[in-house]
Amino acid sequence: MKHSYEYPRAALTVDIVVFALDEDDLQVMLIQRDLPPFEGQWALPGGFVHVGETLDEAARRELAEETGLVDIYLEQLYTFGQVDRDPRERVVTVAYYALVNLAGHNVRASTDARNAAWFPVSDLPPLAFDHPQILEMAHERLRGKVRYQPIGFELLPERFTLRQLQHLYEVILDRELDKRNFRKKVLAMGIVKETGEIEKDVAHRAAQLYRFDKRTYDRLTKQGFNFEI
Amino acid sequence: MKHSYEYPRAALTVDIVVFALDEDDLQVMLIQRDLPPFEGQWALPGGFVHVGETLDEAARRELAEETGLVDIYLEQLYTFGQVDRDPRERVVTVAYYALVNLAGHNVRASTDARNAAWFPVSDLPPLAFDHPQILEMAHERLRGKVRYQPIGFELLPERFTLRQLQHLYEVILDRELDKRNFRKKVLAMGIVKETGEIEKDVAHRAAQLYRFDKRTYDRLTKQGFNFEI
DNA sequence: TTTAGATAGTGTCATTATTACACTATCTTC
DNA sequence: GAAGATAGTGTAATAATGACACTATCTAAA
Repeated sequence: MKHSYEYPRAALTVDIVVFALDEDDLQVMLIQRDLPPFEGQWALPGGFVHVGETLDEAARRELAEETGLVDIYLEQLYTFGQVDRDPRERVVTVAYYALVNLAGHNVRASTDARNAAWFPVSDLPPLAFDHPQILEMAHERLRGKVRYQPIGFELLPERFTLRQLQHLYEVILDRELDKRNFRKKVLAMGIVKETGEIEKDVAHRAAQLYRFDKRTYDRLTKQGFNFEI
Repeated sequence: MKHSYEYPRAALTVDIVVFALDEDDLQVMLIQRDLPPFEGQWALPGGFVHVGETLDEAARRELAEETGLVDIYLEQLYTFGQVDRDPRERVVTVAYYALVNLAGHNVRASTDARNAAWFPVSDLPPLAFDHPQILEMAHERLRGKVRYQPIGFELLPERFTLRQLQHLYEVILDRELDKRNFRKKVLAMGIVKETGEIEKDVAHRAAQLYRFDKRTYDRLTKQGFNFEI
């Protein structure tokens, strides 16, 4: 108890909504709390912001500590400041969302005696604090943003089939897309390139593998091109 | 010096970018600082978040205290947490932006010995702290959002001409729009209604006055309608 | 009172984008 | 070699966008 201030101060935390995609669902990573309040309940990964680090740094540090995830897509979402959102004291949290491809990262299932697990967004357990609200806003932001920014690729491996890409949009936007129109549109944009490789170990005709070409995307964007699915 | 904590804590503030529209320009309200640091320089209105109020409440309170503006459109923008953004100590600020119609509100020119004034966004004075960055992000957000949400109406009086509405979009989007296509599009949406009244005291043929019909907008939105200019 | 100046208000056509829709090809497994 | 699964492809109707110019009405100044 050594740090004193003239006026009371809120504690400042970060919380991160980590999205990933499996065969069927959009998934979110949750952590089982090992301390009160809400002991034993599931919650978003997160923790206190240190006084010497930026908010982004705090989010990345907590993510690494609690889930082992590093170098992933991370973006600030919204800051939640309801007065009673934490029963102990005033805590303001800066929420982030992150996108990760399941194949490319080793996610620690458990760290610091905490239990981490993926849940489909359509079937979540009860969550601590105002985390349902945070998660809902993150989901909405993802749905909105994925159509206008090429962030969906963050949820796929570096090389992916057009079927995987279409599936991603179908899951996130929650509607079916026409295969021919989708392929026409994506290829016409010119920002995914064939790698020359094909799928392996599938029980059907193997598809071409594509990659997102960020250089071309950046060049076109400078010329006024607007990504849209 | 009575409030003590185990770990050092950042101070938490709100800052607000208030936009308004005059004949020619998008304007921003700034306040001349009367205390160090940056004494005498212009800055965004804002101040410390009290421990018993939400972030939105803090933003509205500061806005009322410093500019006299009440009951205006206000939305959270982003939270800025660079470690050295305030030379005194660690200060994290939750930035908001607000939209106001100049005709409908009395803006105090001066309060608390502070000097408040409007500046065109295209010709700003040097600003304190990281306020240039905050203002830039607010401007970008406004440009992006105005096309997909009917927030532009917040910058106009309740009754407005289609010319005023078009002018608003031309100023914010910084490009000319075709008069006939603009009117066609806006009227086809069905969310602005004729009031039956016409402009007064103009040195030319008087235009119809319209109003934004929020009820119709809400109804259409529920049915899947998407506003877009 | 006439005229100049300013803005209101209106429709069409060409171009582009979107949508709906079905079959053959290729590979694996049984 | 047949069944099952997904890859990969084109066209035509419909809808949305964008370019474009004139007459009408009002005020103010000559």
